[in-house]
Amino acid sequence: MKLYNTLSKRVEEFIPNEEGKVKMYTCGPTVYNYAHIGNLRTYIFEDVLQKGLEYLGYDVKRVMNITDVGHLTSDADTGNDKMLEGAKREGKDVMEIANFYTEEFLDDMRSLNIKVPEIIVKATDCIPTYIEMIQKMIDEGYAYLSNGNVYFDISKAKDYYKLSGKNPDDLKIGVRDSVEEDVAKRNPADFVLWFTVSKFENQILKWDSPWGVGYPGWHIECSGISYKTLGEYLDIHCGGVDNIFPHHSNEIAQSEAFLGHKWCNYWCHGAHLNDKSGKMSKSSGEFLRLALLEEKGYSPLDYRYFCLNSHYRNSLVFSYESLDIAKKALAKLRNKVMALDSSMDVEEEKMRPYIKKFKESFENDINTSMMITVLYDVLKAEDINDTTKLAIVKDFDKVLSLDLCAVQEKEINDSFEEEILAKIEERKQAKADKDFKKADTIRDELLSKGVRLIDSREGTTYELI
RNA sequence: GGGGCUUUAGCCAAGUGGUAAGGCGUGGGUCUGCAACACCCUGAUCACCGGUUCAAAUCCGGUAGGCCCCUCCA
Repeated sequence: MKLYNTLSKRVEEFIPNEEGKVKMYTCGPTVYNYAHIGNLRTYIFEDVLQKGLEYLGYDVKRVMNITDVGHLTSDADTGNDKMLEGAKREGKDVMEIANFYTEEFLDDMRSLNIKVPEIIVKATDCIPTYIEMIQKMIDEGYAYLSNGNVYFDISKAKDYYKLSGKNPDDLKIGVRDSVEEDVAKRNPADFVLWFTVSKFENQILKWDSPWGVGYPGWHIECSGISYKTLGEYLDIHCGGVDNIFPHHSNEIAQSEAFLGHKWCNYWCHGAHLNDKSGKMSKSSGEFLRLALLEEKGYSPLDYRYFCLNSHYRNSLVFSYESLDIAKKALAKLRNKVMALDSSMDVEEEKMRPYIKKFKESFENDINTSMMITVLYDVLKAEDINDTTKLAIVKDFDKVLSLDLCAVQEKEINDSFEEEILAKIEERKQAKADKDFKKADTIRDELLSKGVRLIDSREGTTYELI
C-alpha cells in the first residue's frame, strides 16, 4: 500500500505500527451548522481509505471527533466561539445546536454510504484528558500561563514547521485584516491550550481546571481524543488540506510534547472542492448542502460517484454540469449491473486478475478513478460470465459503496410480478391493435410504479428502477 | 510579501521516462409504432518556450493562466 504522506511530501509505502492493524484518526466537523458538500468530500475520501484498507485485510480502528466547544472564528481576541454564534443565530442553547447538527451530519454520512466510525467522541466528553495533558506540558516547560490563558510554546517543539513546510521567518502576522497579534504570547505562533479569560457573554460551556474556570482550545481536542481512544501511537491522521497549518502542526507539537516520542507516522490530506469562483464556503454564494442537491434531483450517491471519479489530492471544481455527468454515468453503470444474469456459476479463478488490478489501483495512493475504470473493464469483459461479473461488482462495491447491486437485490413479490406481466400482455395486445395511445399509457403507468419496460426483438421484459 | 499545488479532447478525468485509460456528451449506425434501455463505430502533436535523454504528458529551467495556504474553514 502506497500513500502520500504530507509529513515527507512523498508517496511512501504504508507500514502500520502493529502488523495487520491500523489506527486511524479523522478530524470531524464543528457542529455549529450543516456540512456543505465540500466538507463531505473529505469524509468520502476517508471512507474509501478505511474500506480499502479493510478490503486489503487490515483491521482498522477509526476515530472521529465532534467539535462542540472551543473552535473560534478567529484565534485573536476578536474571535468568537462558533458554537455560541450558532446558538445565538438560532436562539437555542449550545447543546441543542450541537445535538441537532451532529444528527444532521450523521444523516449526511449515512446517505453517502460512509461507514460511520465506530468511535465518535465529542470534544466536551474528554475535558479531564485535556487537563491532564496540559498540566504535564506546563510541568515540562512546553506550555506557560499568560494573561489568564495557557499557551503552547512552539519554540520548544521539535520540527514545528515540518508538516506545513513553512519557513517561520516568512509567516506574516496579521495577514488578514481581522487578526491582531496577541501580546500575551511569547511567540506569535503560540496557541491557546486552555482559555480562562472568557470573551463571551453567556459562556455556558466551561469547566473547572487548575488554571481557573474555562474551556479548552480547539487543537488540544484532537490530540486528547486520539490519545484517549487510540493510545500513544497513531498510524494515519486525516483531514482537509486547510488543517495542515496550524491545526495539525499544533496537534503534532502538543502530542509529541506530552508523549515524549513520535506520535503519528502518516498524514493524509484531502484537497478541497471548489466552485468556479474558488473555495467553497458556508457564508458566501449558494450554501451547497447535500439536501439541496437532493432537492434538485441528485442522489447523494451521484455526488459520491462524482468525488470518486477524481483523485483525493487534486482540487475539484463543482458544477451542476459535472454532477449531471456523474448522475448519468452512475445510472448507466447500475443499468449494466442490473442486466447481468445471476443464475450462472461463479468462476472464482476468473475474478482474480480484476480483483488484483482493483487492489493495485487502491494501493497506488487511492486511485479511485482507476478503481472505477477496472469496474468498467469487468462489465465489458468477454471472457467471464454474468454471474461472475456480478460477484466482482459486489466485491468492489464494498469499497466504492455506490449501491451498484441494489437493484439486483431488490425483491419483488409475486402478486406485483403477476400484475406487471398482465400489464405487459395487455400492452402487447394494444400494440397489435395499433392502439399506441393505450400502449403508452400502460408503459407510463408502470414507470410511475418504478417498473421500466424494455422492448426488444424477443418481446417485452421489465426492470425495476 | 512568503510558501505550495495545478494546466491532458466539448466537459470530468487517469497516466509513478518507452510512445495518450476510463466516463459523460456529440455525430453516425443496429433495434423500434414512438420512446427508453442496450450494443457498435466516432475524437488529443498532453498551456507555451527551452534543456537533459536513444526516448519526455512524465525529469529540469523559464513564461503565462487557474487555485490554495500563511492563526475561521474539510
